[in-house]
Amino acid sequence: MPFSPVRDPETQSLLVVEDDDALRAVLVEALKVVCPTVREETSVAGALRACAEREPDLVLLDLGLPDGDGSELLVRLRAVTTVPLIVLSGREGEEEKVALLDAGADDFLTKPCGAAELQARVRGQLRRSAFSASARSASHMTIDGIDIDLAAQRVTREGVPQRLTPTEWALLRALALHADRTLTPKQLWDLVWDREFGDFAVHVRVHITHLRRKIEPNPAIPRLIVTETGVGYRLVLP
Amino acid sequence: MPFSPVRDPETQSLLVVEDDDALRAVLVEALKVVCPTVREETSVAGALRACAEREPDLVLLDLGLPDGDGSELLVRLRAVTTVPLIVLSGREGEEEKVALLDAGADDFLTKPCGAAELQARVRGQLRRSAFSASARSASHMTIDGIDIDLAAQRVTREGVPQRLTPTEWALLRALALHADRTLTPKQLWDLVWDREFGDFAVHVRVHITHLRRKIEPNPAIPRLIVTETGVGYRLVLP
DNA sequence: AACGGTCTTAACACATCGTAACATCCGCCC
DNA sequence: GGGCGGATGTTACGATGTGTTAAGACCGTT
Repeated sequence: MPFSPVRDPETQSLLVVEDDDALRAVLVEALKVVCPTVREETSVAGALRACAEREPDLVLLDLGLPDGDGSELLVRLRAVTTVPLIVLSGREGEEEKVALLDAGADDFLTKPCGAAELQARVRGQLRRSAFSASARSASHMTIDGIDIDLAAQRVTREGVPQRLTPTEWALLRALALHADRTLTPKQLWDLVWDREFGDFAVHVRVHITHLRRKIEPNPAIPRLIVTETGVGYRLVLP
Repeated sequence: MPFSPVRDPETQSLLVVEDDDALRAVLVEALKVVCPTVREETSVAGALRACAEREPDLVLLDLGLPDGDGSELLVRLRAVTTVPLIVLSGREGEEEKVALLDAGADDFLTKPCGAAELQARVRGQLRRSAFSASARSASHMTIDGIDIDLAAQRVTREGVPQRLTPTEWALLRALALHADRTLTPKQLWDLVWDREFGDFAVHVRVHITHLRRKIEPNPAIPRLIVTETGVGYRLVLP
């Protein structure tokens, strides 16, 4: 079954996609500490097959595989699943980072990476994913005085109900369902608006302002919706 | 036979129409959680044949099939059956969405779709379809203090009988028989009025107002007949 | 013919959104 | 240090969609 949001660590499984045997062995060893069952694939085709067979709870993906561009796998994976996805790659600039985020990556690791950092990142993603899942089902979260009920479409600041327009609501929902993850303006545009073209940078900025005015304790100093300069926006987790 | 309202989950069957093998496998796996028997087709022709053979309880249809336009299948299916129909497609604009609704789609999913959302939508449609079926036979439903008796043409709000004009009644009936489904002004116009031409947008708006004034506990904050901005109106299910 | 009820249509009120314009902040280069 | 340019924040206005009200048209009944 491809989906079961909050799993017992015992039944969780991770998927490592890496063609270099030695490196893959190291990664798998490190990850077994976080989650006992780690599956391995060495190609784009294999990775897709493995995901179709049984969806893992997290994918660690090396860019630069033999049988295809890694970023292509990224896009194809994102077509069928919303599983947390950590990209492992060589050097990355800011623009590369944004491009990967836009393509659907959840986090990055640059080689060489210590086992401790790898484990921390994986745990972070699993925690985040569990939060999103519980947010979907419980449909209720409280962050810093702001109470968000996704199902009832209700938001209260310090107990005071706030009226959100449909667009504002969609924006908040997108941020909340990916809490603690930085979403680029392009991603927010795709999640909130249906249109293909338009100046998404402007739209997102304007509506972020509106949203902040309604839900931030002090809109001038955003604490809930922070901006990651050069990348995008993020809803902080307590 | 085009109608089989409420089936035991054991005897229900779903139909997936999708040509991409990998994606279809994922969809089928996800749907087996909701309903054990899932049939698969990869073409327009196959889908029509499968429906003629034995009508499924729900169809999940991908637009963009090899042997024909997906929206054409939509129209041809709707010519022979009222089965709940979920459309799977890429990103769609609001006007595309309205067009698909007008053509007979019941719901949408945009790729990528998480399995959880897919399952929720499918369950929602099955629930809805069961509700409509029972409403037809029992001809009696109670939603949020409003009691609607379709056969007797009687409506009471908080126990107080309400007088509805013929048009208002036809409008309420149309909404109730498609409870929880968003109907576009065009669809409501077709269901309620016989005329071919006219400014249906205005007519529907005015009569929705009248109807709300009579059956909503607080007409200013509609809870029964909600408007889906840019799309249409929907009678909510508790 | 008068009346009451219903529907149509127009007109206005209001919310939301897109867009442009301007303001502010910050790092970079001279 | 000062100026420059890009990125981000803010505000305001017009267009569009939706909600509401009221006046006249239409129709059947008495």
